[in-house]
Amino acid sequence: MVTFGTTPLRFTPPTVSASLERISDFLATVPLFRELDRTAVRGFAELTREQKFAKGSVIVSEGDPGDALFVVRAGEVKVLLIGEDGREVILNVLGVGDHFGELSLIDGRPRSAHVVATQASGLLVLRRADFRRQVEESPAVAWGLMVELSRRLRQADGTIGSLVLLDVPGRVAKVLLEHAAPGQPAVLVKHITHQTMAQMIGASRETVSRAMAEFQEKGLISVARRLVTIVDRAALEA
Amino acid sequence: MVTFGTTPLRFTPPTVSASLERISDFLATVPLFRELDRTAVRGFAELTREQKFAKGSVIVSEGDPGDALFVVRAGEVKVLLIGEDGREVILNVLGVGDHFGELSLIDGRPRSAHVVATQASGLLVLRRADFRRQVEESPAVAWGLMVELSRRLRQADGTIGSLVLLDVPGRVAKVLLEHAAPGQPAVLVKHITHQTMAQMIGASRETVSRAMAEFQEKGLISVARRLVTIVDRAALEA
DNA sequence: TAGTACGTGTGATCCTAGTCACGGCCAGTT
DNA sequence: AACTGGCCGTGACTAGGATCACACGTACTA
Repeated sequence: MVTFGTTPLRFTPPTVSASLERISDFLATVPLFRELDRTAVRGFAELTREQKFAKGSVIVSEGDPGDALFVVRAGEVKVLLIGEDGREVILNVLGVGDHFGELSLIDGRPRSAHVVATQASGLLVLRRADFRRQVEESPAVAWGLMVELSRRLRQADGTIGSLVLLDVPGRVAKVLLEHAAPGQPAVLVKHITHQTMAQMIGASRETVSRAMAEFQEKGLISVARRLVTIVDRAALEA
Repeated sequence: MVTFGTTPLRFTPPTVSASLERISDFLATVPLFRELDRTAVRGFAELTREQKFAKGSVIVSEGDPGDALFVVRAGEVKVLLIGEDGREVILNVLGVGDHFGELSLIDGRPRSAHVVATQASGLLVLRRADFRRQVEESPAVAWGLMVELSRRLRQADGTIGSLVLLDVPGRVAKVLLEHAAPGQPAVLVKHITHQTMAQMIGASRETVSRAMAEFQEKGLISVARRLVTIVDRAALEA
């Protein structure tokens, strides 16, 4: 520990305050809280505690009563449903800055899906009572939350449309385009396994493999060392 | 017109005020506004104008800029997407008391789907500026809106799950159960054509027909004069 | 550098559900 | 009562994609 100058230091538990500062800084980057001023963000940061999850661990389970909102601070999680037969549908993959769990918090109903850590992750946890009070006190957060719910609803409706209207190659193309960096040729922002893609679009791993192979043959994409590059964006869209 | 007693009547434009009263009464029954007190509801009612749509007419089109919220006061509308090839997916069927169009109003993005009147309908229209102001002034409406968006998001995720995890008979069963009155035997609250069902679950009209025939053979449902009755709820769920 | 686990490529086969093609059945209309 | 248009039932055929089976590649880990 280091002390500066000659001013006597007031007592401030160093680790907590430092961590609070870090958390505030982090929360300020999350879209939900972006509109808030410094002190309001700090208000949320104070209500928060961090929790670690190992890769593969279950964070919430469908049907559980839920009274917490989670913000991903590090790592990655997947939101998924599991069918009678054990097959999984991945509704969403969330990374740093994303949040989940607000539905149960808003309507008080049980959790609508499972959430599992796909990597070792650190999550900020915010409990119900605190959350609702804070939301009602800051219309900016309320509006931000509505914007976020709207975004997800649009996305979900789009997914429904794809599932019904597109064949598997079409859905694969859509996922690729959604994960591509802007520009052309564009690289995928991160690697997605065929298995994961399959679970996102409701197809089998093999069929996804074949679709990808077909795209390569046609020169629409190229794959080098697991890294996918979009070569012909327009053709993929068709 | 009738006058009561001897008290001189203050001037109140009769038709407008009467209609405003009717609209307030109606809005008070809509979940979104249910939490509000009388005068707040009236505030919303004043911002409203009613618009009639003939059966089959298009109310909003996907991609349009949208700056209005609609509340169904009479009739019925369907929310749908249309694929490249003209095939339709029905995302939702809305009746009296339901509302739509809030997404564009919240996030300012284009309309996410088409909305078409399936019956002659009367809709209350609320324009953006008015709406946002009113929402920010009444946290109850903001919260109600979030609850409604949550409900839809759960529903949409459930639909995605069904599309991926269930076969066509399974999805047909799910729609039947969702539209059944409580109790057993239970009658469907309204008739849905096979064609409509097919578009709701992403299947062909013929396959829906066959699934329904199969359910009848197995004694799970019975159909008399187009009226469907759920005979064996438990079996239908499996 | 071998070992091991996970991801991928590809063929063969089967089956669910889409498509096409009709014929029959209500229900409202004139 | 005949007409007409919207629903519904069903057979025959086809195809997209699931499943099964297995070999190969790639990438950590010891």
